[in-house]
Amino acid sequence: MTYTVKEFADMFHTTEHTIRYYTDINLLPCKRDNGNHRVFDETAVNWMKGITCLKNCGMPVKEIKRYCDLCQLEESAENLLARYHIIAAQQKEAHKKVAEAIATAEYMDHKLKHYEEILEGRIPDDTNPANWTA
Amino acid sequence: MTYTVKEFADMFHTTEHTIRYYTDINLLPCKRDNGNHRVFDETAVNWMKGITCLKNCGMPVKEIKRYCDLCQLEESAENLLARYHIIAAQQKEAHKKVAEAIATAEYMDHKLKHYEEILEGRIPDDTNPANWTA
DNA sequence: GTACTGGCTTCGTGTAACTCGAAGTCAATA
DNA sequence: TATTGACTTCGAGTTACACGAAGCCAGTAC
Repeated sequence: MTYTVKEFADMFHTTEHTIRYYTDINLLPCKRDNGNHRVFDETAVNWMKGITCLKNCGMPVKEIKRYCDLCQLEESAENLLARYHIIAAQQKEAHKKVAEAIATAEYMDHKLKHYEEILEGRIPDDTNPANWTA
Repeated sequence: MTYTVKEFADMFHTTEHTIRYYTDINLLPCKRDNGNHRVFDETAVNWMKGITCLKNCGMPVKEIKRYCDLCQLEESAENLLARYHIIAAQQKEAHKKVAEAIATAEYMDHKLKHYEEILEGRIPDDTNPANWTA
């Protein structure tokens, strides 16, 4: 199974521009067909899954690239440890993001309820955020 | 209680640069002391809490500003509804982010465990992401 | 008094990660 | 043959800061 730029972009809820950008900086591997069009296979899908997760951890693209480059170098103890430390750090970040996301969602739930109460006329409109409940 | 730029930035785990930027674009209210230094009070803290949450929802700064501007306009039914729709949309986004964050954290947990097994010598090092378990 | 330090100020440029649009190629259909 | 549509490259634009230079000003050190 192979995919075009558009199919691949849709699969990861991103844009063709971004996918081209990733292939241009050699972050994402892609072959070309006889018409010079980018072709993505399952290997590219797996790379992209990893890249997406690292990006969600808040890792800059340059560092993701550094990690991917390490993955493609010859294996060695130092290399393995370096990759392990990167992943361990990002795993921590991932959990921080979960906590942050939950806190944000709770705030938004609260705020939405507040608006619904105003709309139901149960409390007056209060635009002053100094009175927003944290 | 009032805060300096640095204290305020620390409180929200951001930088002085960012706080100055926000005040410069009139997103965040601040007074000045007699030395022309920015001074932040509890009102600013509450604004910043809201701004931070909306940012975490993925809302661009320009739209956050538009929302904040609405909050400071004279009250009206349309204004209220406009604000309600913005918050409702962002609340949805917030919950999407939670799901995404959890999925990312699970992937990272899995990946970290994989590395630990390699380090324990139970499975061989496998740098090829085509073999990464999704 | 003056020198120095620390923390702020403005202003202008730099950076990351896209984002967009123009202009061209190429295969397939009308 | 022409046009359509999906791709291509390339260069400029955008967002949201990040950084550094240069200046101001209050407080202490001598």
